[in-house]
Amino acid sequence: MLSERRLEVLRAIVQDYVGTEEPVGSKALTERHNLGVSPATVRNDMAVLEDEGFIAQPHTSAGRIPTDRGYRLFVDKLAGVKPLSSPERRAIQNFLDGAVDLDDVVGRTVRLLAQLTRQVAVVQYPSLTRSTVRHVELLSLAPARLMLVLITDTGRVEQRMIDCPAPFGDTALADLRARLNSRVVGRRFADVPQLVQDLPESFESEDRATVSTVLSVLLETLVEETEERLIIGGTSNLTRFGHDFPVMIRPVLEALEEQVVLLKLLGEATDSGMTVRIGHENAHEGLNSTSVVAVGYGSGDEAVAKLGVVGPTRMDYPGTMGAVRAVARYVGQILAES
Amino acid sequence: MLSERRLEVLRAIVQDYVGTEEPVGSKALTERHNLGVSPATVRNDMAVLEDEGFIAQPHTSAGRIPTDRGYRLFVDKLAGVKPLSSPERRAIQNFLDGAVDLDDVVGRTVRLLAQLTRQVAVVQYPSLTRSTVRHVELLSLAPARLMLVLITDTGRVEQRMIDCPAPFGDTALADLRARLNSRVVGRRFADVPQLVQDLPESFESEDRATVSTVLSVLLETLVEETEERLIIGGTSNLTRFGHDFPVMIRPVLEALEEQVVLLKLLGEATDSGMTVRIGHENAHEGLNSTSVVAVGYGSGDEAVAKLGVVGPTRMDYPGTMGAVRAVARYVGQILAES
DNA sequence: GCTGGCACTCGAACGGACAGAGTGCCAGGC
DNA sequence: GCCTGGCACTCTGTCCGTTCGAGTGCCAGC
Repeated sequence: MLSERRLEVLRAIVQDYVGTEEPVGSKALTERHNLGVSPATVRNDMAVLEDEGFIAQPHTSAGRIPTDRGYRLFVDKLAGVKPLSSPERRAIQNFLDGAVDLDDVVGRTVRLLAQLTRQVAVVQYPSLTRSTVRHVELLSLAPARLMLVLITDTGRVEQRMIDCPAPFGDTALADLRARLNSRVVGRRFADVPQLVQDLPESFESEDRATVSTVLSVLLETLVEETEERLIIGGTSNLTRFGHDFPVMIRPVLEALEEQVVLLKLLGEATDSGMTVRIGHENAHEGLNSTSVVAVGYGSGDEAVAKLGVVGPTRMDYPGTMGAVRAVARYVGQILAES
Repeated sequence: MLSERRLEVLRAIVQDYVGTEEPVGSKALTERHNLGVSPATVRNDMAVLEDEGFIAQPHTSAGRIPTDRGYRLFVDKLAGVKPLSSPERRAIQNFLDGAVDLDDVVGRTVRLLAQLTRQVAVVQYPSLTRSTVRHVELLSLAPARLMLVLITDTGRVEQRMIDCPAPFGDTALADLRARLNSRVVGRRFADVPQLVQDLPESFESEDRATVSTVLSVLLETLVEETEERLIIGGTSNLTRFGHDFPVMIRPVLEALEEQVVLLKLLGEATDSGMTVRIGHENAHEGLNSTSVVAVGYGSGDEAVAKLGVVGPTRMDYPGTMGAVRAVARYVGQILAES
């Protein structure tokens, strides 16, 4: 185990490097931090830290920079989560309170997060599978053409066109609409399939095929939309990446364009609490030089989706974590209210 | 007026520069193009073209690069629109045909366009103001709480919550729904306000306030959503910007994040035909080193929205214009079918 | 176990020399 | 009048050697 002072040295290195973006040397360290020892001692400590893999030298006779492992230790043991200042909190609340619908909430959230952390923000739409049904609507657009509209408790709306195998009378339509709603409203999406299973049986034989079609489209919508949707923002913050940004930026932009990659990224985050993935801990290669800070949010006590930021491994972890946590909390409140 | 050969020289310069991304000199030009004259002659022509402002030298004794004005002349007079190859056309059709709903169409379009042009693609959602109403639905969520769902002919769905001033009976609701639909279905959004103006009068006095509320929310939705929505894709193609990309990329990313800027950008494009804005022709400063190729698309003969790409002024104009036009055409077809 | 001292290493910055690409201009030819 | 070959000139990019400074590792001494 590393001694107390060595950990202190590591913390100082991380802090300085995050601030200056330059390898930090022993002399500079003792000048800026009150370590109470001389540069030579710090050098010895650094040698140990390097042996253990927490810091590295870009080349001989340069200062040290933290490795992914170093950041990991820093995040786990040395750094707390920095709470936001109260003006910041107020600003968040004001900004989010102005939202008019779900799209707006998500849109504002992503902008807010990007601005607050000065990094790339990723916000996942509230998941359907964990949501409950607020309403199912069936509209007749043409004799054999229906539209299915699905409204969730988080305010999300999904719609699908349905081509019916046979014309479907208005009475039957009203009937189906009523029965469908009485069965599924207030229920979780995951429970819907078994709740509607026997519905076709109670209809006239001529309508059964149509009812089945409608149900299958409904179930399909649930499944398809489990491929969650998300939005990102603040990509211009990628230019803050540092001097080597031209080479790092391309794979990151590419990764950010693939929703699949991002969803996986957020998906990897544990359900409760905040997850920080540092550098190579990210499965996707393009993101090997980035860190991801993600957390779940939800209207109640349970998370319905996740949000987070992507930035250089050299980031202000306490501040970023604080911002992410605070934003998630407020978004949860907003969702609970609406 | 410039002689035929000088125009030919300009065309050659543009083509070479777009290909190599390096200033092109007189010798290289005569070697790669069959101009039928010697480098010395080309040099004289270049001097004239430079006087006229069509090309410029980054510094003495370097080759020439086209100016914005040079590209303008090239686009207007020297270049056609390059049609896509038939495999490309088939690929577009196949890719777009797989779309399941409007979101999917727009999403696929933006990816397709980005991939095809290897530039940043921008696609605007079909505008509400020019669309027609397919259906208006009113749902009762609670005694004094309604949900308004608006479905357009392009498949777009908007929903709003409505808090009623007084409880609203099911009969009145059905009545309002029926009357509303009989008046506005098939009509353009712009015409809706006057079509529903006198609706409250025909209701019982106790319901009038609620009806008015519903109508005002409906009209509000139309107005609010005139702030169009759009999505972008292919930002990783910005890395293709060239050697000076680190300095150019930030303002571009910033501009791309501001929907307002982008909407204005597309809005500036003329309604019919393709619009090309080159470098400083773009009002927004951050986009002074980019060109924008935009075109309207729609389900019928009239454009309901626009799409386009943003790339370096040094782009393959004929190819880009061809791709943009082709994609717009196919998207129009898809929308017309659905 | 800490400290000061010392030799060593390596990258960044600077400057001069050089090659190459490209130009402008001029005199001559069709 | 226009095109052409030739020539001198002017840049830039690059290579190379030097210097400077920051930072290290190690060692002997406290």
